[in-house]
Amino acid sequence: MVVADDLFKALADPTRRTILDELAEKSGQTLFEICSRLSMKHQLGISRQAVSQHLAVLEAAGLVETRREGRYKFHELNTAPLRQIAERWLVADTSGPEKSTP
Amino acid sequence: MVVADDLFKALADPTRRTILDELAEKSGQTLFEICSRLSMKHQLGISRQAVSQHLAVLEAAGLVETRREGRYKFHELNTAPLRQIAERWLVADTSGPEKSTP
DNA sequence: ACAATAGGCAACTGTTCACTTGCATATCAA
DNA sequence: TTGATATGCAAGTGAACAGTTGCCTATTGT
Repeated sequence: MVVADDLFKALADPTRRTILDELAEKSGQTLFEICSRLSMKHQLGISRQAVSQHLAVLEAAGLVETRREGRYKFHELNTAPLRQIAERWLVADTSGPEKSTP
Repeated sequence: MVVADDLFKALADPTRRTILDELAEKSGQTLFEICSRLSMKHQLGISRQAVSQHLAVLEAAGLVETRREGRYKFHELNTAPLRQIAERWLVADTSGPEKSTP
């Protein structure tokens, strides 16, 4: 399991979450394709290097997996790490706030 | 819906996640009770003010709700905002466990 | 009233983070 | 090979963030 810290830190940035949205919509995009979509669809004026760094963070968190083909590197979304978020707090939720006095 | 940015930023800090764990285990704790548990159970040498600021961030994200009684302020966990995380990216994914919540 | 308890506000500090800039590497087409 | 494409690495900058420190307000018990 990828460390929880990497996962939550990766999700903390809005640009990275938009990248995840893009990869959810179309899997297997290259770095340049993601750059294009961010600037076209989302009006994000951001450099290629910045996107590359974001993808590295997402990959370290296990949210993005890559495969290399020649000079192209394709990126795919992996939602598996997201499940531990729900499992951490939603399971123990008995939904009844109990009253306590110190 | 609480802005997604507040939610993910709130979850980005390990101390705040530990506070959520504590509130999941025992609901309705006061600031001082949370401080005690963080230092006792988790060996977190952290000031009361720091915990107070963390709680404010968690409350802004909708993850913690508070009620005041005299000089006490009780904190309760609210896991509802966490569901939008799953709903954002896990919707098209069929490989995981079914969600049983209505 | 007085002191102790529970919490709040604001300024300051050191660190982390996102982004840029510049250069380098690797693959492919002519 | 030459040039164009696609990506990688690393140092530097400005802003955001976590935590501390100091002081203040409100409530409660004696």
